[in-house]
Amino acid sequence: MNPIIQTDVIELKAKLFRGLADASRLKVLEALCAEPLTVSAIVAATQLSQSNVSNHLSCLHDCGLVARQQQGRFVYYRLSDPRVGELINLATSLLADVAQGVYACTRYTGEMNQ
Amino acid sequence: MNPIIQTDVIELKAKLFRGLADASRLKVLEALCAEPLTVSAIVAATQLSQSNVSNHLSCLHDCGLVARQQQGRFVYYRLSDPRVGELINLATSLLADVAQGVYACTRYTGEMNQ
DNA sequence: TCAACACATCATTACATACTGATACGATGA
DNA sequence: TCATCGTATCAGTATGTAATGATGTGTTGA
Repeated sequence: MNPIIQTDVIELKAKLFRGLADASRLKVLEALCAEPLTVSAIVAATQLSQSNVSNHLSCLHDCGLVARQQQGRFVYYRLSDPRVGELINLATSLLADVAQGVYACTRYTGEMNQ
Repeated sequence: MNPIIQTDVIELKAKLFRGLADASRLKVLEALCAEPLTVSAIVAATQLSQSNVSNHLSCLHDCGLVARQQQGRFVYYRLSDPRVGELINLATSLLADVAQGVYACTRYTGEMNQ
């Protein structure tokens, strides 16, 4: 009755957040918040390269954050669960209050400190 | 009235999620969900090294996800906003349904594929 | 069957960042 | 003041992973 010990649950949760922790993937997900889109439509919406979008979509799909449905030569992607959008909205809300802090968080972006 | 263009908002959101996208930081944050803790208490709760915890706390603090309060030689940390906990809870809920997918997401962890 | 299209995958490069061990800093009590 | 404790910072290393350009795969229409 305990197939996953606490540490593994945390690893999974971290992996889930990592799916959201990239600007390109967020662009893809936010584009999908409105409606299902084909890969080329996502490319157009995000201004990212086709292979880049495909890579991110593969990751998001493997992570279960998006679902895919083939139609002819097109593949439609959509959010797999409304909670994906909710996570993004909650982050947007939180960001409004902590934006200054996030701006200042340069510890791991290496744009200062030495 | 538009100091941040859309791309920058997305970058900030990604950075916020990146604060949650690490198992060690999640351990720290989950420990803080219950109550404010000192650094050494967090070290005990998470089993991480002291310098490692300190580094993560600095990042979390810079990102505005935790708040700090010095008391004598101790520094108490706490979640800066209840929505931080909500994000984690929402992820936990989502994870329950997409766990299989997250398990399979090995694209960027390099444990298979060739 | 062939050409064009939509999408996926691969190898490579470049960079971000998690962790460690050593050390520095600041507060406290003797 | 000095030793100790709690915490922060640093340099170094190792690894993860985002982006690109080239190529592969599968579908459609002529």
